[in-house]
Amino acid sequence: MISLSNPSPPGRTLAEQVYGALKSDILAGALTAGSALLTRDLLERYHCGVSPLREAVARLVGEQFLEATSHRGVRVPSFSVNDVEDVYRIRIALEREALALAIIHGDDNWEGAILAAGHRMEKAPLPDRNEDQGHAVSEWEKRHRSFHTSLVSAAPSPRLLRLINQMVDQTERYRALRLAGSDQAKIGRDIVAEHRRLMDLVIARDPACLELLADHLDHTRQAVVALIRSAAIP
Amino acid sequence: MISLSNPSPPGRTLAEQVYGALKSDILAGALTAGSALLTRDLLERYHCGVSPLREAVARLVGEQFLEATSHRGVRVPSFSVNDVEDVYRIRIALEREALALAIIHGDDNWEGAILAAGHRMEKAPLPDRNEDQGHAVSEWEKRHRSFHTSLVSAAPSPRLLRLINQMVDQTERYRALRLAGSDQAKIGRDIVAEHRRLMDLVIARDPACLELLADHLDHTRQAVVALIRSAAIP
DNA sequence: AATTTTTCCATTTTCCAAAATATTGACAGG
DNA sequence: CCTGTCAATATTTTGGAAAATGGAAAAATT
Repeated sequence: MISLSNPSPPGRTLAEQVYGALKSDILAGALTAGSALLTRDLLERYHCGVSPLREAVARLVGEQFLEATSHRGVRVPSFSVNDVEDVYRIRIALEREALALAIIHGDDNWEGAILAAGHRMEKAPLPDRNEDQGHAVSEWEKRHRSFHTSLVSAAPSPRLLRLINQMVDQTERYRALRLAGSDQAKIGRDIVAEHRRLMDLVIARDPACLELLADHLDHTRQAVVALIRSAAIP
Repeated sequence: MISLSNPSPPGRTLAEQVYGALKSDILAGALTAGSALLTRDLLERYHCGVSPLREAVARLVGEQFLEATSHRGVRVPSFSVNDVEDVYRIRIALEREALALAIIHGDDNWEGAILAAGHRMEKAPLPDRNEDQGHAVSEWEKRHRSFHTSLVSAAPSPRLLRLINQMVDQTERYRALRLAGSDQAKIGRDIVAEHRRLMDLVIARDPACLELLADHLDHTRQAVVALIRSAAIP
């Protein structure tokens, strides 16, 4: 067993497996934000030698999922309002660009994929109460993410799509927070209607969809920021 | 001696030094694009053991300056028109966002830095003929880059600025090509006037500067694309 | 002759122990 | 009582040797 929060991320070399497992753990919040990671704990946790671990860590540093200081190990970046705003700002700029490309280049398959993803999202509704519905919420999040991915998937820009994915992953780190306060987050927003309208505009290739997407993401940003503030994260 | 095209990049650990040296060599084109890198050549070249090399490579993979395939080593990504367009697209979206933030948050120091950078750029003019003026061109490029950096430097978004830097580095790889054809690139463009106008609009906090910057970068993109096409790069 | 299987070799990947560097706590001097 | 120095300890970093892997040549089978 390699990962503690993911069954078994496929990857040929050990270093890749550890990379995947460590990344999952960071995104899932299994490694508390702001904490320093001791090498020997990680060695124990991922059951490997120093080389694969070090390689995995170095790669995550390159992708900003970890912060490194010479001779002082690595830390999981801590949460902050500024950081959330930073990430969402980038995400909005990039997704808008990608969506603009997608509505130019998208074909029938793309439209089909969007409809399918939208449908799957509506079929896994966000539970009204967030009591012990952790699984349901997580399923919804997964489908929600794949809906957004489908929107921009037709953009012929691998780098752009990769960067967007990276930013989405960054926001993923705040998921625990989002889940804790999903009730408030929904206040004043009809999520389903919002997405359906977005979907319609996109498929109609209406340029207004760019603004709508930007607004949609900005609302999410505001919700997350509000949550951090209320959760009193340093 | 660690680096082959850079004197001695400061860095505490060996891995960091190798990282810097390898990155420099990639950006400077010392490692031909598209070529596979043999581990033992790199070991020889950077005069270090496998561990620091491996770590440096892993980090560069995370930043997309190298492509890795399991058990088949790493390659320097090859040049392509699509890639240039991809990178510039991202760069434009991000720099526009950053400049918008900068003209909101910029203070007097920021304005001063822009004026200084603009002045330095004008004092190191691009030579008319690109005969053996390699050094002069490279000095101009350095100052040109620092001018553009100064424009967005006031944006309070570390992630955004880092990403922009990364994209500029990516375009840096095509520098050899740009130099080879700098004559053509200048045709029909008054670079000095273009930059001065940009500078004036930015300092006046005129929102029109966003469009101008985007156009400016787009022209550069077109010039680079034309060069690649004429250089018949696969 | 074509196709599959086997063997060998170059290369990457991994482990491990030694070296380098930070951090902690104690202790002497101001 | 505070401050700075020095040793002891903990942690990270590095080099080299061993293991694993993929690809290509050689052998064997159809």
